[in-house]
Order: sequence, then C-alpha cells, then structure tokens
Amino acid sequence: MNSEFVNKWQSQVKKGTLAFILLNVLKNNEFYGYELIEEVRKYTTIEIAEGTLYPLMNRLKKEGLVSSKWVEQESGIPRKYYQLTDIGTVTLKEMVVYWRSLGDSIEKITI
Amino acid sequence: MNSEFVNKWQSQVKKGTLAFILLNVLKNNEFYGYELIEEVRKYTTIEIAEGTLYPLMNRLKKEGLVSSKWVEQESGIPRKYYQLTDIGTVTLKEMVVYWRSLGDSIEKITI
DNA sequence: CAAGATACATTGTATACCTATGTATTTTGT
DNA sequence: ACAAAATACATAGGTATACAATGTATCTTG
Repeated sequence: MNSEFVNKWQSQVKKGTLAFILLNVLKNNEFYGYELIEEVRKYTTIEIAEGTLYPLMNRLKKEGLVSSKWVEQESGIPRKYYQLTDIGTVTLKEMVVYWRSLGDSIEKITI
Repeated sequence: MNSEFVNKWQSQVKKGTLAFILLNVLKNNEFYGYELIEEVRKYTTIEIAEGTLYPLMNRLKKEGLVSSKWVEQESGIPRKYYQLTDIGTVTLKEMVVYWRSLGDSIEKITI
C-alpha cells in the first residue's frame, strides 16, 4: 500500500488544505511555528515540513490573514507567535463554506 | 466576497482533488473527456478547464490508473473514452481512506 | 451563414509543497 | 561530560499541477 502515486497525490491534496488547516487552528488560540506543526500532527495524520510551514506563514502574513509577534523566552530561542487577523477571520469563513460544499459534493460521488 | 486570496486558494485545493473526483466519477461508468467536465459540473461547483483535464487524464493513463479507447461517431469528432483499470480501482480505494480521514480531522478542527 | 457548442490537444506561467541545508540553543541518553 | 536528538527559526532549488491562451476540426442553432 501507499504506492508512489498515492504519495504524490497526498502531497498535492495538501496544497490549499494546509493553509485552511492552519487558519482553523489559529481560530481559537495563538501558536508559534514549531508548535503549529505539533498541533496539526496531534489532530490529523498530516506532517507539515518546516520548509513548508515558514514560507506558508509568511504568505499568510503578506496576505494579511495572520499577524505575528516575537516573544522572548526565559531560556532558549525566541518564538514567533501567529494570530488570526480580522481579515483572516472573514476569509476563513468563506473558505469553510467552500470546503463544506466541496466535501458534500465529493461525498455523494464517492458513495 | 471571493477575494483574490480565496480564488487562488480554491485553485490550490483542486490540486489532487480533481484527480480524486475524476477517478470516482469513472468508478461506475466510462466517460469521454468533454463529458467528464460536464459530469463534474453537474455534481459539484467545480469547473474543470480543458487545459487541465486532458493533461490530467494523460497523467492518469501513464500511471496506469485509467485506460482509454477511441470511439468513432456516426457524425462528428471521435471521442476518447476513459475507464478505470484494476490498478485504478485499488488505488482509488486507498485514496478514499485518506480523503475520509482527512475530512474527519478537518471537520473536528473547523468546529 | 455566422455564432456557439462539441471534442480533442499543447504551451507557458504561477503557485505551493518538499528535500536539503543552515544556524543556534536546550534537553536527554550513556 | 559529551554526543545525539529535540527545539526553533529560516532559505534555496526542484517538482507537480491548475489555468489561460491558443489551435484544429465538426456540428448545431438562431
């Protein structure tokens, strides 16, 4: 199982899905980058590579969907915390509508 | 509504999703290319561009998930019909498992 | 008889994920 | 005490895929 094709396909499915997942995770709490990866790992079977996460968060920042702030630690490397902006909240709602409708459509087809 | 970001995002979500949808559509019947576009339009809000479909079907053929045959028409342009292969059927089952698990995970997060 | 629909296909562009790599600190195992 | 692994950030290059634009050809409809 998990043929080459399925592996590639799963990677393709992540495109778009990752942004959606991360925005949803940030809906209720703020998290720092490394923590986001762990959080997603906890709730899904999805493994987000670091080389995926950081550019992605920068894109979301550039688009104005999230903001970030550095927080110094008593010890260790400072953490960059991300939070959803108002625009991010509105956008996420639109995305949820599309996702649900897509899910329903596919559900019908897969039966 | 439908900001620039959401439009781009929807296009990204299609990556991977389209292949999944098309394989599902071909599960019960065989269809020719143009017909697949109409079929998907009927059951979803998804619009598949022709420049997307034909390369995609060729990829699926190359991967051995579908096969095709030309069928001459009494009048008009001949149609290329696609059907799921045995490998395609097995692969699709793996994909359905992943899709369901992904959907369930996201469902929990979006609440 | 022109416009649009049907039916195939290719090329170039943009987007986004992943691997590999890099820096630096802290914790854990032996 | 010291090496390995985990924590925490980041970038560069490679690869895959959707889409717009374009092209060919036939048939249907106003």
